[in-house]
Amino acid sequence: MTPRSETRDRIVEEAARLFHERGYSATGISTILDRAGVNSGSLYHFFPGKEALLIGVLERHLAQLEPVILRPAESTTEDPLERVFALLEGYRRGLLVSGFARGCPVGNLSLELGDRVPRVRSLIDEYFSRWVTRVSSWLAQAEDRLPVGLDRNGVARLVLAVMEGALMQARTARDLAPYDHAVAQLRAHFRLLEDYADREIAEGLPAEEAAVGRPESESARSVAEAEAAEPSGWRYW
Amino acid sequence: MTPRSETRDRIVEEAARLFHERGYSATGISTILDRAGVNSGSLYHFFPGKEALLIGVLERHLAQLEPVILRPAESTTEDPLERVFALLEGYRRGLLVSGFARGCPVGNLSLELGDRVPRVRSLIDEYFSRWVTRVSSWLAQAEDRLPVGLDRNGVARLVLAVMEGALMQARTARDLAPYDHAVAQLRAHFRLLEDYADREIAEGLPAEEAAVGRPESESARSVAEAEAAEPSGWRYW
Amino acid sequence: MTPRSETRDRIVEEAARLFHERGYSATGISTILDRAGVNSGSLYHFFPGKEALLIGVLERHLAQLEPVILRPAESTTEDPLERVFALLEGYRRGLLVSGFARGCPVGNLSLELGDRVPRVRSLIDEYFSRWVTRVSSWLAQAEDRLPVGLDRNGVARLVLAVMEGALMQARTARDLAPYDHAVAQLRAHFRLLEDYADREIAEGLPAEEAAVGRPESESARSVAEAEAAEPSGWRYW
Amino acid sequence: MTPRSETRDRIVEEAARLFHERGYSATGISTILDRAGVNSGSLYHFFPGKEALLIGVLERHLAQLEPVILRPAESTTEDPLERVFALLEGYRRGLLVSGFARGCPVGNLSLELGDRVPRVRSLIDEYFSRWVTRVSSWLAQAEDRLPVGLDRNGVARLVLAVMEGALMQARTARDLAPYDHAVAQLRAHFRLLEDYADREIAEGLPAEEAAVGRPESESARSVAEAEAAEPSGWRYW
DNA sequence: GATGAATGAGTGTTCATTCAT
DNA sequence: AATGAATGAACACTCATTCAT
Repeated sequence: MTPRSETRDRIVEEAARLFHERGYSATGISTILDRAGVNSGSLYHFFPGKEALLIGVLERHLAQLEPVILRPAESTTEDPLERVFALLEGYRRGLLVSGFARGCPVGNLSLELGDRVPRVRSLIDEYFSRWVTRVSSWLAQAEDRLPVGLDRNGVARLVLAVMEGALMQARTARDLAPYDHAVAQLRAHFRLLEDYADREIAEGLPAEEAAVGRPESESARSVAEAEAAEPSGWRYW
Repeated sequence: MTPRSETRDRIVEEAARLFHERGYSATGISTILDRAGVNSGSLYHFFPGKEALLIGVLERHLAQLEPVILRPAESTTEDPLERVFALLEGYRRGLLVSGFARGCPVGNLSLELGDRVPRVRSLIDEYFSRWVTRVSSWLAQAEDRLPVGLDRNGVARLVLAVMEGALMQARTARDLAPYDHAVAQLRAHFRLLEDYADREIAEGLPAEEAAVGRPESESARSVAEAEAAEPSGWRYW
Repeated sequence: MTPRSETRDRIVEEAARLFHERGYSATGISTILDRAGVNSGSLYHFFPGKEALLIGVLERHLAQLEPVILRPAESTTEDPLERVFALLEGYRRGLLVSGFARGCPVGNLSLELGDRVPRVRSLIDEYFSRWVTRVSSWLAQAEDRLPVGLDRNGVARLVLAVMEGALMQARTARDLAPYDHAVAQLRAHFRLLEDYADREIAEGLPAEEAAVGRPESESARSVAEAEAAEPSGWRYW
Repeated sequence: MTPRSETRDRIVEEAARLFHERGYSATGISTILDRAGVNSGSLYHFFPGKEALLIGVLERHLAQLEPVILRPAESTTEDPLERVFALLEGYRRGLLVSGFARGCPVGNLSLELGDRVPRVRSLIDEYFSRWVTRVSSWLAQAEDRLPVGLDRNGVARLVLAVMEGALMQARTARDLAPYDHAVAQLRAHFRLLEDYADREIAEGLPAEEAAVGRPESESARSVAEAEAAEPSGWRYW
């Protein structure tokens, strides 16, 4: 279905690197071509245009999510909660070895391209979804160490948010400290959740409060009506 | 120092909007000119080039941080911890009213421009620093409700990370749910911190563990040597 | 309304010459630019694109039709019918002096571009209409020498057709003979019409047959139904 | 001499269609390839280049002139003069069924390519010559109904000119009326010629005037000297 | 005879910028 | 301060063509 060739792979690989480091708009086709050692017509043999190349790049990121990002984190430790932090450590190292040039490639493209190209948006969305789903599955594996009824998907969304938002700060600061501090706070949160779960059992904390950290009401927060809504404050649990 | 004029302001304002929605590279000078109803010579009268205009835009964002972002959140409530969530609610509304087109203008530029232009990097860095400092000051106002020795700056970095990372997800998903879930988890974290502080007093929790959520050792994590370091795992507190 | 400048005029003039001699598609923007001694950006200051330049060229042809094509033919002679042949002589000379490179600029573009670009089509259509209208007005001036009820517009359409079709043949043959022969036959037709008119008066030729050379029935020849129609043959008058 | 194959035929056929509808320059090789369901290597197996393909297309038109254009007109009627109008009716129908997209394929190419490629020019010239020769032969068959000494070749050139020039007008107008009017005038001319022939016999019209509709003097009109010549006026017959 | 990847000059167009008025 | 014409390098992309398999 998707045509394969060594040339095509080289193009996608260089495009991925450049889109990551410089952004999509700031990367010229000719630069990609130079780096890949390919000449202009060849790119258009494989891709109808730059946008299609971007889609090829995102498909590559999607294909590499499992083997390059998730599995290595998983194989670092048996402890499912530690896998979360192994994952975050991986991004930290990426920042470090690239001299703060690379963060999360998909995160960067996400903000640059927003929701302008539907296929691009949906690929990024799927990337994030798979990432979150996997983190969520680790949380499920540690189910008995976490509060009953914990919004595991919400926690996974939080982890992704912290990773993306903390990488952004570290890159701008050219200093890992903001990343490390934010991740340390996330770890504190995990520890507090574990403590809470301990006391749930030991002290019989109320069951009905167990839906830890869910938004107040999803339906009440629909896009349509929320525009008029006042910031109503958020219940704790 | 900075020359003022109505024309200059119009240029900066339109550039800010366009850089936010489309990104810096993807925004052409001519588009800015059209929108501002100004012609090219005028722009170059005020700014030596596009990069200087970007700097003007970032200076504007910096100038507006206090009156447009922080003060409104602050005036929403007297409760300092609620101010954090009022701030996050502000960004949520921005996403909503723009149909997911706008998130945090500085966050977007941060990822796109990375650390390529020093002056740009330092302005973004200052923007984040001021944001974090203010949130940190709110935490200080709630000092007695939070754990002794809490890394308030780290918590503020976490809040900023969650905001940026959760906006990214919501924009990509074209759905506020990821944002709401991540923010709800952040609120859970705050509530757990408050609980911990309560029990610190009531139960005499150990003082030396009070440096809640700090990275193991900052100096040990310097850019230079960390490159070789193994992910050593993170202590909780 | 239409911006004017010497540069713009030079561009249009060179484009007109090149479109005429080589055709629209075969003429590269860069060739026009070279000839006009202008550089690429300048063209786009005046025209949004190549197609708009073509429209500018056609507007120029339209503006020149009267002073360059029609008036000179008219001032050659007082005899209205001779003006028709003076007009045809003008095209003949154009072919000759250009070594068969140029025929009718608008005719060439007409066939090349067909009806693909509406604005182009309508400008060409107007060009032909004005040409035909003027020739028709000369026929009206010679009203008493021509048959009563002559389809003057039809005769003018015939003259235009002969001019265009005969130029085509002469250009291909690199020989004026086909043009001269076709024009001589057209002159024969005119002489026969004058003879007929003479005899109409002298011999009282029937009035009701006077609608000389009209298509059988216009309504019967509408696009919709004609598709199915058999070649039914044409009545004479 | 010319290699034959089904693939080659498909290429030529699609190229013919596309050159006719879009023109030679505006038709890309890749479009032809797509339509013919063939890939680039195959085309270059049969033709050394695009120009050779054009020549193949013109050879095809030449080969089809007899069976597709002339013979059908001929078989419509026994009356030789009616055959002329049957021929013109054929082009009319082509315009109609294609929604004004197609006129005379060779006429279009003639104007676009002019006299730039010698082999192309000579093929088009031959196409026109054969067309004219055949029409001229029909006129010869009706010799006794036409004036003595009629320039039959000139009349045939006129017929071709009217066809090409009237198609051009109809296509531009997206209306058959200009074509119908011009053809009706041509029919009027034929009827007048027949009338003249009648009277030649009955009334003994002067023999020396019989060279109906010839250019004044062919030698005097040679390309070389004509450039300087004044429009000297044209004798009638 | 067919395939489709590769070539690189050329296309029309946009870019940020300059400058005379 | 403002105008808008001019500049020319760079952009994404298409072209006709070649060639190894």
